[in-house]
Amino acid sequence: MSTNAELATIFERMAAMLELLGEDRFRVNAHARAARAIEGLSGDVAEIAENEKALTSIDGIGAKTAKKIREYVETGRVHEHDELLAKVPAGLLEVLDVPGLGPKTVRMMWMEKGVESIADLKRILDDGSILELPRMGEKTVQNIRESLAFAAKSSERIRLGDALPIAERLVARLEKVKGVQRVAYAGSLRRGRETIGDLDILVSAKDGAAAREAFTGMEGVEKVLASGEKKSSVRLQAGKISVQADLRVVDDAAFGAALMYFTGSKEHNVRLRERAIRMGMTLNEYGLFPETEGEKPPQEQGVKPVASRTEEEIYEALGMAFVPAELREDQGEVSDGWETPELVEVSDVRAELHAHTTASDGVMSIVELAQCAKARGFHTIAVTDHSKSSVIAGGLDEARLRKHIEQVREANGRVKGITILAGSEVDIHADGSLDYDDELLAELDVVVASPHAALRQETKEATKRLLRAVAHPLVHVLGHPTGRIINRREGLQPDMNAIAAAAAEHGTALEINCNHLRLDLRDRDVRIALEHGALLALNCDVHAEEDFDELRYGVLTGRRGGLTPERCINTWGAKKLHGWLKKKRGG
DNA sequence: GCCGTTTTCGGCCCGACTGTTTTCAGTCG
Ligand SMILES: Nc1nc2c(ncn2[C@H]2C[C@H](O)[C@@H](COP(=O)(O)OP(=O)(O)OP(=O)(O)O)O2)c(=O)[nH]1
Ligand SMILES: [Mg+2]
Ligand SMILES: [Mg+2]
Ligand SMILES: [Zn+2]
Repeated sequence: MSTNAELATIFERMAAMLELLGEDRFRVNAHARAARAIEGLSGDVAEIAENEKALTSIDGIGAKTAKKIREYVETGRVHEHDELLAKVPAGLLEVLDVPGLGPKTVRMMWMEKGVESIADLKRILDDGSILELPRMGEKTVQNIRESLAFAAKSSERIRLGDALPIAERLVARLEKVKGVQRVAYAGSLRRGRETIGDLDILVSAKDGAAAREAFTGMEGVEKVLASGEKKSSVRLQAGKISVQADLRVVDDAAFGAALMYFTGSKEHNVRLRERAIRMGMTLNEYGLFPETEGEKPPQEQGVKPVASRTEEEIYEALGMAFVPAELREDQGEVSDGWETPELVEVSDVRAELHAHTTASDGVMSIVELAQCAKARGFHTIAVTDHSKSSVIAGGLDEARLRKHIEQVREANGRVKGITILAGSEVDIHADGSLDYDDELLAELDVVVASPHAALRQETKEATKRLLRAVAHPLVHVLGHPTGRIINRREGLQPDMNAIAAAAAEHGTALEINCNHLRLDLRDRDVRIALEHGALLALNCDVHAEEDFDELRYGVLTGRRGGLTPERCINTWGAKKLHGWLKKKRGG
């Protein structure tokens, strides 16, 4: 784990433990915010900590937190964290993770019943002594039982690529309900996070009850977790995937405000609401309102909102530039002077530079592949089958590759309206050397170099390995740089700042592999790459026709990292792209 | 613990649903 991740975890845990000790909730929040701030840094916190002012200039990090960070960098410990660990039983944090159990209840169980772990919780459930606690009745006990049983089964976040199609089906379903006006998915899904915790769906309707009934009665609903006039939650089974879905129902006039609220992130919302307060207004999911007297919230006082119909109006009324959903992560976008970047879009992409054919592990011929790419309006498709050491994937030895190159040239002559490039996805060996010699690589129009094996290397080794590939004069693109598989394999954890700097120096593009299992580079690494001035490649790693549709996941990832079309080689026109490729061929 | 379009002290986002309560605390979004 990186120092950043370690420190973020420490502050996160400190927040939880302070909460269990009954500490002031604003102090608790401050620790949680510090954790987020550290987590969001693109640079190494240990390096930043060398500069006295640099740490405290980060929003959410003050003098006290900075001191703790420096203590950790110097000694490997945060003594206040150690002190908390001595006070709060480790197992209690797991009890806090049980849905429905919050800090107040868990603290009560701990103090009154000596609960220090999930096992202890089960004990007081079984012997009935849990009922002796205040505000604890039969229903609550039953809910805790069910939460425990369900949490044991699964609590993993769902991959974006698995969640988005399910959400789209839900949206289509709800759009058909009578009285429903507009439907949109929101939450982390709309922000394009690589994994999502639940499906958040917003509906505007003349008849809210109909929307609610349709939602809770939908096919696949296993359990209705809550259902009121304005929001409902269910647990859904969709194929093998079990996921929570939240529905929010609002008046159509408040759709923009509600979409803004429900898209989040939570931290972005809080920053916006604080900004509204400073400007003498109130922001909630019903709109941006002028300051009002009275106890009741403005929407219940019949106060006319300053803005509520669209997100654009609300950002404008807050004196801000519009923030694309992917950037609503409280990473500085709510500050004065922030400007909307022109982020890359799916329709900008006009070339695929990473695709396999039946020569290795693809299912299409060269011509079929080219026709698919052409149908998508691409001007260029690169055929990049696997290299010889990728045995399971049917990698090509030198002789087969030479023949394959000839076949690509021949197909390129035959298929009009698209350029078919001869390439390879050449394996990067554990030591950073490539799977073909330079003479052969020089014959290829495009070389994507990717790691496939030895993905558990230490950071130092992994960095050295990838740096060697990036600096190779014949390599155009570093493919799926870490080799991670979301929720399954961590992959390499190289020093991304070093890789990005080298990529910029050598004019090598870093791939965002769009496959939803990979999304590699990930969002944060895209940002690091751009900060160093590197180019990015949005590649679908096509094996079959439907893989072209993975593009949107990569685009979302790129957008989260701030990717603009200029920095993404797949958006360039044919001439510019081909010229760039030839620069590494002495042209 | 952090921070400043009115503040270097005194605020800190705001609302829906549930279960247990007899008026609202707790949890979650
Ligand atoms: N203002 C405000 N909005 C919140 C709060 N919690 C959640 N929201 C909003 C923003 C979230 O993006 C949105 C959906 O909540 P979720 O818990 O589903 O979070 P989100 O989808 O961002 O992440 P997830 O992947 O589901 O864990 O609701 C909160 O405490 N305050
Ligand atoms: Mg969500
Ligand atoms: Mg949710
Ligand atoms: Zn590939």
